[in-house]
Amino acid sequence: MLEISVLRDDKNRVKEGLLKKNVRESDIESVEVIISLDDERKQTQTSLDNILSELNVLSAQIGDLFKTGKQEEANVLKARVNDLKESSKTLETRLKDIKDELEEKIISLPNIPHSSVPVGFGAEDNEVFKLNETDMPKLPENALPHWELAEKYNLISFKAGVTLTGAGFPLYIHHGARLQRALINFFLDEAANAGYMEYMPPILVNKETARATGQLPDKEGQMYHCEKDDLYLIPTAEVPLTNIYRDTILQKEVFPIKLTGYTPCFRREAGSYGSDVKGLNRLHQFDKIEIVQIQHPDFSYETLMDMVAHVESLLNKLKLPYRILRLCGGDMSFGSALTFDFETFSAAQGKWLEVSSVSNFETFQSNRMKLRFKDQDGKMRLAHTLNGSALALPRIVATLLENNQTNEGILIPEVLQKYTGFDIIRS
RNA sequence: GGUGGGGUGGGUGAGUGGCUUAAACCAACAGUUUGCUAAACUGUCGUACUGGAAACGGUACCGGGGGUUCGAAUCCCCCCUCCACCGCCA
Repeated sequence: MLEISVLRDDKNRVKEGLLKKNVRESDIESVEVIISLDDERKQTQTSLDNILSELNVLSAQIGDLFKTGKQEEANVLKARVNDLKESSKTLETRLKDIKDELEEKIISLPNIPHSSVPVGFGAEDNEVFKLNETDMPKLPENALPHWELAEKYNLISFKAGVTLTGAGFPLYIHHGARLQRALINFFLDEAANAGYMEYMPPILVNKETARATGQLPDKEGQMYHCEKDDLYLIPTAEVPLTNIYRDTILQKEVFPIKLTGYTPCFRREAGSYGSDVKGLNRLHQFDKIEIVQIQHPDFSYETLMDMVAHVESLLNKLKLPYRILRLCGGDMSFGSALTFDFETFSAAQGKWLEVSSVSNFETFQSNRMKLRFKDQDGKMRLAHTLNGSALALPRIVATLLENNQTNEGILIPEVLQKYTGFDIIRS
C-alpha cells in the first residue's frame, strides 16, 4: 500500500510510476481522488474531534453539578449533550465511509517501480540482466523431457496425483521423493550458512496476514480458501514469514533481519491452463524455500543484490545454466518496486523456466502491516521488506532431470549427493 | 467441544462508573555527582490521527467489535486468545 504522504509530496513521480506499471489512465486519476478524499477525511476528523472535546467538557460539568446537588442545571446541559451526540454520530458514520473509500482506492494502487525498471508490457520486454551458460549441457540424441524421464525412472507419477487429488498435484516416488527432500535440506542449509534464521511457519493463514503481504485483495482468486474457518493456504512462505513482524516497532540496530523457511506452496493458477502446464512446469502444490529480509530503507537495494547473489550461488553449485531478468513494469508483481527473475535452461524442452523471483517491496508491505522502526532522530519510519525464492523445487527438478540425463542414468550434482545418498538414478 | 479463571504501556502490576491526566515499581534513555565498574539524585520515557513555524494543544486507543450511561479500563452482549480441568485425538 502506497503512503498517502508520498502521494501528496511526490504526485508526479507516483503517476509516472503507475504509468510504467501500465495502470489504466482512469485508475491513475484516482491519485487525485485519494488526495481530495484525504482532505475531506482531515476536515471531518477535526469537526468530530471538536464535538467530542465539547462533550467531554460538558460531561465533567454534569458530574460536578450532580455532586453539588444541582439536578436541574445538569438536566439543561444534558439536553445540549444529546444534540451534540446526534451530530457526532452523523460525523462518525461519514468519517467511516470516507476512510473505507480511501482504503479501497489506495489499496488498489500497485507499488511504484524503481527507476531502473524497464518500460514494457510483458515477458518479452524484460531485460536480460545476466546470462550464464557455462553449465549448458550436451544432451544425448535420444534426450527426453522431464515428464518422460520421471516415468521412465519411476520418480514422479502425475497420474497417481490426479487420482489422489487432481491435475497439478504430483506424487513423488522413491528416488524422486528423496531428491525433493535432498533439495529442501540443501537449500535450507545454504540459507542458514548465509545468515538466515530458519522458521517452520503455519501454511494456513488468516485474512489479515494475507492482506498484509498483498495477496488480498489483489490475488483472492489465486489462493485456496478454507471457507469453514476462513483461512487461506499460503501461496508462498513469504506470507507467514514476513508477517512474523507485523505490527512491530523494531528497536535500534537490528537490521538486516534475515529469515528463511521451507513450506509447500499452493496456487490455484486459475485461468492459466495452456501450453506451459506439462509435467512440473506449473503445479497447484509445490515446495519452495523462501528467503526474506527486513532492512533499513537506506540499504534495501544493496540487500536486494545480496539476495540475488545468494540465489545465483545456488544455481552455480547445482551447475545449472541460468539467466537473470530485470522485470519490466508490466511484468512485475503488484507490490514490488524492483524484481529479478531467475530462469534455468531446461535443455530437453529447450525452454527457460522461472525458478526464483527476488523483489524489493520497499514500504509497500510494511505500510500495510505497520512494520516500523525509529530512526536516529527518533522519528517513526517504515522498514523495507524483501523476499525471494531460494529456491522453488519443481522447475529445478525438471531442469536437473533433463540436463543431467545420460545413457547410464541421471547424474546427481555433487553438492546434493550427501543429501540424496546416491550419485546417479538408474532405471 | 464443555466448565471455570485471566488478557491494562517494553516488563511486573494497581485500578469495580466521575478524585485516572492509567498509579507505583522495574527496564530504557539523557544529565548531575563521586578516582574506575557501579550507586545515588534529577529529568525524559506509548501509538495513531489532527491543529500549530514552534512552544504547546485537541481526539481516539486498557485483547477485538458492539451496547448501556451526561460520563466506561470499570457494567452488559458477541468474538479472539491464554491458563486450568474434563472429553476426544496424531
